[in-house]
Amino acid sequence: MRINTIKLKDIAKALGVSISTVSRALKDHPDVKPETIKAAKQLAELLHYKPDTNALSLRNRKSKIIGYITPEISAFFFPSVLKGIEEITDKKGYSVMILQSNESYEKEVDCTETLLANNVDGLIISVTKETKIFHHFVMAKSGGVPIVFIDKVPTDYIGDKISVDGEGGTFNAVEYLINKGYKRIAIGLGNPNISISKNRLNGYLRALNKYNIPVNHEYIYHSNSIDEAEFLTYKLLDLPSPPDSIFSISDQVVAGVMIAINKKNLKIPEQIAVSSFSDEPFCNMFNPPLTTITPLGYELGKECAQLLIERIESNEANYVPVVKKLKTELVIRKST
Amino acid sequence: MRINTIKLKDIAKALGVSISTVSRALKDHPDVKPETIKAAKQLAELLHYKPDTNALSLRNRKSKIIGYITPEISAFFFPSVLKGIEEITDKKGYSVMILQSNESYEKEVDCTETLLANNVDGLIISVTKETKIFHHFVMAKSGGVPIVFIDKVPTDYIGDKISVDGEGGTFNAVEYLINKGYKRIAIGLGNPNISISKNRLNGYLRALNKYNIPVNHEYIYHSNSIDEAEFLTYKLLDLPSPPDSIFSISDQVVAGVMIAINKKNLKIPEQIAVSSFSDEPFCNMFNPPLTTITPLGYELGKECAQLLIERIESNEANYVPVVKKLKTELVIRKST
DNA sequence: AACGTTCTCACAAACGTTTGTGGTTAATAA
DNA sequence: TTATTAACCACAAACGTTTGTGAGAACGTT
Repeated sequence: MRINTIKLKDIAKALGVSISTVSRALKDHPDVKPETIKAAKQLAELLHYKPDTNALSLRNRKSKIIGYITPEISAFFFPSVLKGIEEITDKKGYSVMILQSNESYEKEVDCTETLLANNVDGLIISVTKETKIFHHFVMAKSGGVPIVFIDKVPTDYIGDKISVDGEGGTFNAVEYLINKGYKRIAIGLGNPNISISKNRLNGYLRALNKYNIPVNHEYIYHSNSIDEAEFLTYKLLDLPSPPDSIFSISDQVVAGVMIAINKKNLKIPEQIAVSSFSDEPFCNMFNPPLTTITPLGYELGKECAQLLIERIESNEANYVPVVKKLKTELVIRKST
Repeated sequence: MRINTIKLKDIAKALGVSISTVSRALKDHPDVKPETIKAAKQLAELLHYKPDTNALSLRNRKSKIIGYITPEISAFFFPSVLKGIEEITDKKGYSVMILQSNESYEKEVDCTETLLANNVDGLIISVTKETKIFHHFVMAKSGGVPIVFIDKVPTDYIGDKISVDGEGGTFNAVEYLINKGYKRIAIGLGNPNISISKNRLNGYLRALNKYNIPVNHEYIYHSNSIDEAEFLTYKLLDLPSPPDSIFSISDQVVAGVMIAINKKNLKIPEQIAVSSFSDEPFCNMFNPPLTTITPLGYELGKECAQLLIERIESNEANYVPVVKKLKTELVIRKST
């Protein structure tokens, strides 16, 4: 196994010097004769020498690996976030290890421990809906492994958090619908306990409140899967006074909403308006294209990775946490 | 850094035995007294001991990490493939490291070297469009690191390859369109040089041939991005004799096609039929839902991971390569 | 009483690095 | 000539494991 990867020893033998000299040569150490340096570098280049990262990791106590724990590898938000992360980590010479918590607290703890055992230098985490105890985060942090929370950030834990300003974004979108003349605005949310849902609900309520529109609790619904969202949308549309517009906040939810509306053969936006807190490019693909809030997954991923690497590379343990909410923009398309 | 993770040494000290004894105790080695075994295990459990994977990796020459190189982290096929991979690797105790080659040959070589330096136990690779030289694969393989190619598999390199039966799938879909009465069937392909495009083109041609429908080369087009597909679709629709149906084979392409059709306000399937080699769940979300070929990303990911782990764990270097094309199924929806 | 077993454990080497320390050679200074 | 210094390098330890080897105790066997 791994027979013929080339090692410092090989270069040393070829050059007739010791391993340590080669090691120093490759780092331009002044103790090494210029010719030796040149020879070592040439040979290393020629043989495609790359230091064994495990050995480095053992020795230096840093792995150049970043762990990323996500509740789910989904087709929606996740890829753009990952792409953003990868872009930065690649540039800075880090690799990413992705683990899925499947929305389970236990699994999240387990993933954290696995990544710590892998000596990751830092963690990017989207927490599960269940996460209420933060012992695993404390462990990581006190072990010198910084964490940046992304998107689904824990409310009751102090730390670096980068998420999307769901409250403001929702407010803007709902306000826009109101100004367009829509009055019966439904909102489809995810799990009611997580901060994302709460924030967006607040934005929704604030907008209604500003324009003195009474809140109809039948218009507020929660779902965690495409199927559930589809089912609830049917119920919504069958109401005696159905909504004239639906604002659905998660990609999962909007998928279900669209399926239901399509099956019912309703015209958008004449019979019902749809808008979403959703991801490019698929919002563009609908007929008509959906009005959405700018997708921020990519930005989010980039910012997180950037911040995390800063945390890793400045060895300060007691930093002031960054809590940032990326501002969204409303992209108006034909669906409203 | 990584100050307080717990090590064999800590357990050994607490128990007043040597490190090696603890190591053996945790593996139920017969040389260790049952009480010592029990005590060691209890303490390990209590302290959440997990062996340092870097040390393990150094010592055992296996890392329990699988490298996955993809040309692009896209919102389409990629997430389902990854999900399939993760499901298997998680079950078998492996972690996944994902690197993006950005469709660049050089980057692919670089990714391969990086992963090898990380001592990955195996590789899952979707090759770039540029990949014509396979030295990096030979290196990996001769270093004892098995590779399973997925989806975009290299034609001229012998090895394990798992992909989708694009030829058969396309044939079935085109045949279905023909039987539905469509005569002017356009096909949107990706890069003409890669095997995926070639296979699917063959399926298309075979179907036309079977029903004696002449081939119109204006109906065959290639694109590599959503934007390009959109642009080419406009051109297609503006033809003197535009197609009455479009079969677009990649998710990227269908996205562009849909955008163009929507902007032109064409009715599906009355004015034009659309079908796709595409991924759940977004095909369901369109109005009307798209007829597609079953999405196989998830299956593909699972099969690959499974095969790769078999390769890793049976230490045979000279195995007979598996070349497998997953059969597709046509899912008929309202778009055709 | 001497010896062989068996049980239980400790020691040491190795995986591939980095880096502190110390040694050899040659050149320079006294 | 001898001492000092610089230049160049090798040795060894350490990171956390696993595992071959061998050692000491306890026991039974002759």
